[in-house]
Amino acid sequence: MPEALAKTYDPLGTETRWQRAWETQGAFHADPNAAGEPFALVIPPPNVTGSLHMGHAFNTALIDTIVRFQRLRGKNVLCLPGTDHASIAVQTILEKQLKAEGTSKELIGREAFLERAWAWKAESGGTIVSQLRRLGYSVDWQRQRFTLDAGCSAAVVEAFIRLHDQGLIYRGEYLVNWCPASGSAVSDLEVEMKEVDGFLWHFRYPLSSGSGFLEVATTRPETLLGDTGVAVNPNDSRYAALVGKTLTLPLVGREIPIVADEHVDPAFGTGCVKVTPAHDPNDFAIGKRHGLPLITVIAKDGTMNEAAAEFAGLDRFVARKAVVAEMEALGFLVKTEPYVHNVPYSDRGKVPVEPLLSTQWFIRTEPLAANCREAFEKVEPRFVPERWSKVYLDWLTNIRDWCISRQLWWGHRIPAWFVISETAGEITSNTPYVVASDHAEALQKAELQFGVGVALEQDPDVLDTWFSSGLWPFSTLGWPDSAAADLRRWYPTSLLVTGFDIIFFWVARMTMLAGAFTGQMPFKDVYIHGLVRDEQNRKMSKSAGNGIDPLLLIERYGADAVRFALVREVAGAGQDIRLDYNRKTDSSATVEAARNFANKLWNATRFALMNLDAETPQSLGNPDPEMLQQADRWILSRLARVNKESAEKYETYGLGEAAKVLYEFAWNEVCDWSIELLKRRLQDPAQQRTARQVLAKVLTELFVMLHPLMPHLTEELWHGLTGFPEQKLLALEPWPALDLQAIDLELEDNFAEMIELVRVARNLRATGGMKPAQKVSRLVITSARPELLKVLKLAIPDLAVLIKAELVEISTEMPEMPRSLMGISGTSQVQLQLPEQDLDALRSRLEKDLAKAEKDIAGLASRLANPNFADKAPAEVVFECRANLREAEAQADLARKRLGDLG
RNA sequence: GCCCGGUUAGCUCAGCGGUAGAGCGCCUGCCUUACAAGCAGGAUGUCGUUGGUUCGAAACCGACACCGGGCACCA
Repeated sequence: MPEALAKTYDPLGTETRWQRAWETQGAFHADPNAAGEPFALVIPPPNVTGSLHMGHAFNTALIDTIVRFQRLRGKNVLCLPGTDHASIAVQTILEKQLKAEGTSKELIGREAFLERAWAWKAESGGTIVSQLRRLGYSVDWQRQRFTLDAGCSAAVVEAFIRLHDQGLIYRGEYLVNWCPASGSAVSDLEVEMKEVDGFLWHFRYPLSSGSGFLEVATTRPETLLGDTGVAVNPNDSRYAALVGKTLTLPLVGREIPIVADEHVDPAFGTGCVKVTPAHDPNDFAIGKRHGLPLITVIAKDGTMNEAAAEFAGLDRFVARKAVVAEMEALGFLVKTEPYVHNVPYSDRGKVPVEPLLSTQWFIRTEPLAANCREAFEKVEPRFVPERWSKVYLDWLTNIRDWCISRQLWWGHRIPAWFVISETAGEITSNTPYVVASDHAEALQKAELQFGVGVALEQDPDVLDTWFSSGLWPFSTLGWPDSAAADLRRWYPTSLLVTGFDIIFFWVARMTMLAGAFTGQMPFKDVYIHGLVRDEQNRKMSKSAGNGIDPLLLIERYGADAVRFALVREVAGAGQDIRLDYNRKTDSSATVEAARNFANKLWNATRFALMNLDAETPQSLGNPDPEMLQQADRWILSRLARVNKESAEKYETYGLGEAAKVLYEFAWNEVCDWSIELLKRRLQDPAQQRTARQVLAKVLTELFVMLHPLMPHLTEELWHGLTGFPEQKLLALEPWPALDLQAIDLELEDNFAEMIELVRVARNLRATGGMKPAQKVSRLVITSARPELLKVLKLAIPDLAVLIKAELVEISTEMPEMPRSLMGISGTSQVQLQLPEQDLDALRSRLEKDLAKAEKDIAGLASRLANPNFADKAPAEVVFECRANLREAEAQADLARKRLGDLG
């Protein structure tokens, strides 16, 4: 903390200074041999191409808050960072670059391409990591991992081999989601259905017998060329006689059978469906049931292939128009109707996916999902909020096999070698292969099986990035080496924190693979959070152009303010959060409020330093219980309760509530009341020491409790107060001991009432038109409650200051002060003598009180008038209601009497 | 079609059975020696609609409406 204290907190220098201190000291480097209960969390690895967006900032803020809390609680914490290699995204960027240079990956070759990829990763791959540092992430940077690093890659190979040996990975020719833009298969999850305005074309297919036509409808006329049948519902009497007959496919001339299949809805359209098994998943199923041939007419680049005859070479969408035109010309087009339907799009490529027959590698997911479902019965992992567990379970229950091969170069190359000597040097869907960890081992295996002299070629494809991400919680801890120290100490991990949007992509894949390889669920808890939305409730994303750059906000308000704002917004369970942002002024009211809070704490500390006179919390020590004043006992009671409450909230992922509890305590109790009440005593030599001790204790402990939310600021202020060297870190301090003895709920109640009375008195001053500096000549508070009277009497000197009164009296009897202002709070009355009399103010005040009292009386009386209420409501509720009614009546009487006195 | 959320003050959201809360914004007055990024005071709501349960509903149950999301998908 600088010597000359600025009036406002400047976060920028402070934050980077502490980030450097934490890192150079290796403060968050985890030691498997250290003491403490283990607490481990692996961060969701951001995409290596990425740069920080609000989603990352949000996820980071939540994780770091929890992790720092657990560290303060004495856990042996491992928080492990890293990035993933993002096959498709990176490859897309690189291919774009190559294209701009007039070349291509094929021209430069695989080796050169990968060199470029690594060079590119080295250059831009660190961006997001440095941005995460700027948030103050307390991760173990020494353990930073990358999905393509040696350890993770070895884990991938091992995982593939084991799954394959267990028969859980297979290779085969199936209809897959083909993305023509990236030239690769993608998984079901990478396909997004989009509503599209299209057409439904009705065509006539002539019966081979020449005795008429069947009418079919399609949204994809170009697939007509690959039709191998037409299906009708078996119970559809209209077509029953035709089943088994054949049609002559227009444009192609192929004879195709009419088959009966349950899938067909007789009520939709004409009840006849053209079947293109090689280009539609439903048709594929129908074709399989009826033994229809598969004819592929679209190539991998999205153009029509040679089987499309005259249409060969045309793009599939150009061919669509050409087919329609041709059909129309030949008189086969019945009609064209506008039609809104869902089209599968590739998430990455942003183009319609082409269902394509292709030989790929798959994971047989059902046995893996079964493990997860079994664990689910035992609430492993536990989802917070619980409702997401249903989403997770539903997916695992209706799971489909996972296509894991990608026709890309950047990624984990599939550890399978084809014995090409067995298939004339070609790789076909029937080429035998061996799975091995390297070429030498593959050769050994192959020679054993096929004899010496075999020719091998490794599968050119790579694995889905999520395959390696799925191993993340254990591959990063040393798996498959089961003796690895990190794995033994920290696996299974304690917690996963991620967004609901990747429950299937990532969470479920991790649980499936962990179940298979470690026999355990990879984490005990899964804390699912929402997405960050903009002020119009749109999901923030780069492509939508509505993202807010967290770094801009950090520069403007500080990382702590951004973190605090994000966490504070998250009180609702797993709900999306909305972050306001004014694009014109580049400002956010939410973050600004958090920045103001930081400044408030800064100034409270400034005040303390001005009054501690070079003393520190350590030199002052704990206050002598005998010396404590009631205001001290009050704030220490509050401190103890906030200690308990905030810890409970942090512990149960109620982070937004923890933030609110601490915010309100710090601002509304410590700053507004405790510090105000300490001011007088800090000047009084007899009470100074105790006052200093209380102030130092409250602030020091508050900073520890707030540290998970605002790590830099609290580190700075804590050092400012304690004077500890930079080598001693708040981040590694223990959470303050909970002093249950300090809790005094009765005092808290009475104190709260006293505060309320001060408010009433101040309100009277204001309604009486008093100037801020003017003093009240006489203030009388009357109450019938002895405990409250005791508290008030002890507080007379404070009340005089807080209300600016010359004379304060506390009494059980109401004195005659007919021309005074009177206010009521609970069972107490406040009377205040103004220096000058303002009868109008007096009257309007009394009228207001009377109206309020009468309203209360009406409500309470009607409740009590209901005989069922007294019978059925709990006794204490009825009792309270009666007491309130009596009070309200007394108040009304009093107000009426006073009004009468005024005339 | 199936499944989840949400609907409370101008805005963002707490509250989840005992007579409506916070922050921001707004109004009034204050540069009161920690803080104008502040202090003091104030105004503001048929708690989406509609039935029901209950002595009592913003809260529990049922319908409906609207907003958001996920899954599946019929050519």
